[in-house]
Amino acid sequence: MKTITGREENYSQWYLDVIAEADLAEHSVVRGCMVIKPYGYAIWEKIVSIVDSMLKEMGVKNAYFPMFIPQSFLEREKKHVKGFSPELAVVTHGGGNKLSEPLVVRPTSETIIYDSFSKWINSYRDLPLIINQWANVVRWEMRPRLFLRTTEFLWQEGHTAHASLQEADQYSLKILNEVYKKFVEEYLSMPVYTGQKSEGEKFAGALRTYCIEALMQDGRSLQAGTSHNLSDNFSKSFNVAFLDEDGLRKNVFQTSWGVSTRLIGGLIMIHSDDKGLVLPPKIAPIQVVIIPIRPNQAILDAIKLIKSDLNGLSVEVDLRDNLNPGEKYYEWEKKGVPLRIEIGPKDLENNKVVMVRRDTGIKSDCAIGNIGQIAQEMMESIQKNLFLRAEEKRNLSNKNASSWSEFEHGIKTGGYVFAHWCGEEDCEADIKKKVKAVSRFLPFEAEEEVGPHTCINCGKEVKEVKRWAFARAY
RNA sequence: CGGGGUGUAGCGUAGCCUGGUAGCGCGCCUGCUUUGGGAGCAGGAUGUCGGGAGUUCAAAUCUCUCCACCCCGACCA
Repeated sequence: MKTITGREENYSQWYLDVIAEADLAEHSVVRGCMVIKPYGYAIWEKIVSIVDSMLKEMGVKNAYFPMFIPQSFLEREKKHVKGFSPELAVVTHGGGNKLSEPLVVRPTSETIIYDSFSKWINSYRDLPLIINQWANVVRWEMRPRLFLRTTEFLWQEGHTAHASLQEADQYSLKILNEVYKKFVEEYLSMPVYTGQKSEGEKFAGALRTYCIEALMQDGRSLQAGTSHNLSDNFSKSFNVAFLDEDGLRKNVFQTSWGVSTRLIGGLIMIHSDDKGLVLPPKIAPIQVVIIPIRPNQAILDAIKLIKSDLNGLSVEVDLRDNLNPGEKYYEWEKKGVPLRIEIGPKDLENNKVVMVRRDTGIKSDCAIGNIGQIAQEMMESIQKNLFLRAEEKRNLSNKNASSWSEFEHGIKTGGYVFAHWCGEEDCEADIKKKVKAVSRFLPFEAEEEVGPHTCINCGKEVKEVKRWAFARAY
């Protein structure tokens, strides 16, 4: 499986040591799947617990649905099945017998969840219905890429039903802004743009797809989360309807939204350096590592004291005696631990320790009595610095293009290129062929520019007053 | 599915052209010494050379065949 890179293309894949394994045996059946190692999984657990509590604050309820979906379910929504059929894993036998109808391993759960919704919803009093599930899904991709596009991946998928299209639209935007954008920026220190996908890039079966999109260090864009306004496309096919106040039977309007283990890939790619992972403190499974040098009883006692002073932070003390301090430094740097505290006999004499920040590598002395407070300040500072660093890097590579040559040059040098565009699928396919880039989103934040404008590629007149963002993508 | 490449110890590889006891580095195990940025010495374990068939006194090496994986394109959270 193709792996992902930190700062440089083809950089040695240190993160495989600590986070995941990519190639499983010689069984083609599991090609494209990954093993997430304990340290990598600890990062995922952090993501899960934070996102889950943010969703619950918004009134979302968790539930669970089967991983097997009757093939006929998918076929009920034409665009949906067309979008997903090339990447389905299908089960044809069970218990030694051929099944009367093949079962699809869920690539996403709209169909099987909405089958339940049709039974659960009768009245306008049952709305809105807001359900989330944490699950694994399977998409038989041709070119898997570690974390970014594995055959099996973990995610949450939220599904809602509303009485009106407007309410559904607002809800999908609310999830995008108040959960996804907020989580990714505040916890992963990953600056994102929010926007709307083009017709060619939207979810199969959606009216509109909204997204958060982040720029990685190699100048490629990563779709970090999506939220779809499904309108009544699925509710018509699955007969999800309610009796309204006015006594009329109406179809519900729906949304679905998800973030996946892809976030771990984004986290790795946006912050890592040549030494390894760099984790924002709020997501790091271990926030502080204490490395004693020539440990004696006095040092061990001091560490006990320091540890209690660091309450609230997750601290690891590395007491292994078969490794040199230098080896330990490299190992914890590779794991991205935000703060390292070194304490040896010379330090103890002076009643201080040495503190080393993972993000900048800067070393500083700290009096033993101040460690608790200084460490807290450093956590905040690292969290913020990582965000600002990534944001600055992204903004510096942003470009506007008003001619094809500017556009082409902009795409080749990496980062987002903002340009006026007709929005048509054929034109997008043409652009992709020429420069290997597609539209990423129509930014919510962008300025409106009074027209008329012409399409950057085909030259047609463009009604849209905002520029689309283009970039090479994962 | 099209184009290119590779399979030798847990990982990375040499040997293949020109057939003759399968080598090296990392890692692993044991012991001692080390410890302020990837430790040193000594000893040790680990191989159906991707599978099958053929040529030969003899095959990792030559021939045929099957298989697997990687890279580049069409798919995509």
